[in-house]
Amino acid sequence: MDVLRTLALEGHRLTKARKEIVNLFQSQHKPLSALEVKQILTKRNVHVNRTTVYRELWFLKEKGILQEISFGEGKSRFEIITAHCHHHLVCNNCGGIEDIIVDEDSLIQAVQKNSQFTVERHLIEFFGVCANCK
Amino acid sequence: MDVLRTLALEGHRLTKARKEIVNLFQSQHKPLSALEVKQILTKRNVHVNRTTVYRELWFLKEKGILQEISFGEGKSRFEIITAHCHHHLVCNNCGGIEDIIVDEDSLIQAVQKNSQFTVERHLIEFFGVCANCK
DNA sequence: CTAGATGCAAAGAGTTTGCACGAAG
DNA sequence: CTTCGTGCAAACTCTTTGCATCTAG
Repeated sequence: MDVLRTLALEGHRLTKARKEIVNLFQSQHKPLSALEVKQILTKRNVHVNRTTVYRELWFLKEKGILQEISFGEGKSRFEIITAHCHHHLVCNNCGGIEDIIVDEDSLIQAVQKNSQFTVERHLIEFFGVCANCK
Repeated sequence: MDVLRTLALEGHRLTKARKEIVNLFQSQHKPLSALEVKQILTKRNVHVNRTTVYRELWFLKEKGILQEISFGEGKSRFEIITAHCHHHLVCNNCGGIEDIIVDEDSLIQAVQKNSQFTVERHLIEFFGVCANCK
């Protein structure tokens, strides 16, 4: 379904910032930080306030459209939620990011079995050198 | 071997801050943020500057005594490096942290096989509800 | 119109840097 | 003594909040 249409039907306004940010994440399946979002929009001559970007990312996360992830850089990244849960390979050299599907279910099952712990959320990311940079 | 003795033999000074911080991480096998380290020391009447804590954590990391980890909170945590690589179960309710050994080698092998990517570092952490809080 | 969204300024965490002073060896 | 480590102040990044203003519907 169309994300923007759905939001409109729920009574949310389709402002310039909202439309541009949703478009950005839909066209570029890559985890972006708040300030990266702002920079990309600025390059496209869309001038949106820092605060607005943060609020919009929070809004889209609440709506289940974006998810927040972390590469341990001291800042949050966001990406559009896709049907299948995936993780990332981050190249230490060029900064490129590849998606990867990981069989994490068996891993989580094992963790829960060994620990009496109910896992609700997890963080799995890999850092190294990509094929191009080798 | 004794960490402090080793550092001394390498020509590093055994200052109050250094001794207290090494002791703290040796007695408490738990990931701590820089400011948590400072708070604990203050409670013990050891007054160390914020900057000194950051510099000491960086130093101990460079020395291979501590490792930096992230729970995606927007800040770094540090813990003493133990013989076996482990990960954590962080309770969303009580904030408690349990160590867990994960069979990540097979996971990393699979990732590398599927991607032409050489994995150098990874981030694997779990969040949920611990046995006590259930 | 009017609630929802925005911009601006300020503030708050976490972290780093430069520089002069202090203390371990 | 001399070099390594410390404290302090300032600055920097990322993020949040309050409030007045604007605008999509």
